[in-house]
Amino acid sequence: MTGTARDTKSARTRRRVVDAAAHVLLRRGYAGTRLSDVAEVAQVQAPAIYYYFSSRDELIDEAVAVGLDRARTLVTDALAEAPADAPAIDRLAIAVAAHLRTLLTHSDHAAAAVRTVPQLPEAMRERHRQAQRDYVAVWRRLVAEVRDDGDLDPALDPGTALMVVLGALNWTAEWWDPARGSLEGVIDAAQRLVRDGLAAGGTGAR
Amino acid sequence: MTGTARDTKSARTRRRVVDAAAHVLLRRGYAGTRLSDVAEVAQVQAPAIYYYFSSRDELIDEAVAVGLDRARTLVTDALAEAPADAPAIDRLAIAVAAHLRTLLTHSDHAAAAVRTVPQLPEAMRERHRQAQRDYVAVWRRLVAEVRDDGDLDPALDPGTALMVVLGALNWTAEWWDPARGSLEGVIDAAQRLVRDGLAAGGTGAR
DNA sequence: CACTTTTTTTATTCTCGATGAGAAACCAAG
DNA sequence: CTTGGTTTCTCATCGAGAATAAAAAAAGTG
Repeated sequence: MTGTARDTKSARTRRRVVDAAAHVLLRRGYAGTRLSDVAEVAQVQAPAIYYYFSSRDELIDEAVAVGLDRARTLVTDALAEAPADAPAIDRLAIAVAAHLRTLLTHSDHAAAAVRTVPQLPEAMRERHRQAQRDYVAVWRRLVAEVRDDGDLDPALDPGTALMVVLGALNWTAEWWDPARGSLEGVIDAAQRLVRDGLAAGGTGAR
Repeated sequence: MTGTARDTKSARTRRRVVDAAAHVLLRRGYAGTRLSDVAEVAQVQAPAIYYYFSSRDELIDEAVAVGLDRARTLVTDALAEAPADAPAIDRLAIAVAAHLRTLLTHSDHAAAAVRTVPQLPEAMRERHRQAQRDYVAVWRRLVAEVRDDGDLDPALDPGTALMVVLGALNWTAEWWDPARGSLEGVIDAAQRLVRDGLAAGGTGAR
């Protein structure tokens, strides 16, 4: 049927449509995503979308799924390239960089997914809960390792701290402007904040 | 005319409408905010809104403006109550707590403003840019004072670090669930991350 | 009871998702 | 290079629901 969709053909159109959906989703939010806008970005007539998707929700659903998957994959890949015996805190810094790079330059999908999930109608959010959990699980594991290395302030609740950190990362999509500051600058600041913020640190005794 | 609106009267209805708008805005986003829903929450018939506002956008505009103003005011007030000679880093922690409290429990308006601004149509966002800057300015000043106290890691760009921190705070609105964790817990984690994250710290030398 | 302020009822207009009837593009033989 | 078939997409338009306008009814005030 639709199946594995070997690339060629105009199943590339399909991808254009999904990409466009992510693009609009990222800027307008769930309710603000109009098919007419998606069509315009995808260079397609609006009803053409219905050749590939049977409803607006189905399209958005797929865009989000792709985004969540991509976010997880890119971070996981970056971690896989790091020496496995590196200190957990360094691996966490690598994840921070990968997440930011993905969000800010690599993928509208990932950014759209991350930022839009909270606005989705309950039924749809439910459908992505597992993917979300999978992604967060990667981070959770990292934080747990940091703790086992003794590099996590014992006064911090790991779960809460993680969410606060992920928030800092996710929100960058709202304000970062490639024209006004380098991506590396943001990554550097985020890494420092995370490293020192999580650490029991010199101030630990305090 | 409308003017200063001495309280009493049923210009309290007006406030109910704005409150309702913030309530809906927070949960549904800009495009998802329907006047019928606002009306329902405000206990009013939908067209009644037009007695006070000449369009949907004007209503939303005001709700956002109130929210931005409230966010700034509540943080400023909290700072005003702190001893003026307290170390800047402590004053920053106070601001963190105030911001989180406002966002998460005190004000639908503030939360709606913070979460919705990015989705607003450009023209409207433009109109609030100044208010946003005013709010950020309060934080900028705080961070500058922290730096002057020598409590800011010199390797951190103050502007970038500030945005990363504000992101962490703002994103809490997306995930924090009163049922699943205490507000104090979030505040505590955020304060620790900010204190240690910004500090040159023992780890500064690396 | 006149007169203004506020709110509801009723009607109009607009936007947007969706659909169905085909046109264009590609393709496989004849 | 036709012919017929399949895939891919466009045009025209419908219909629901939402924003707004207009008119009428309540409520409030002197």
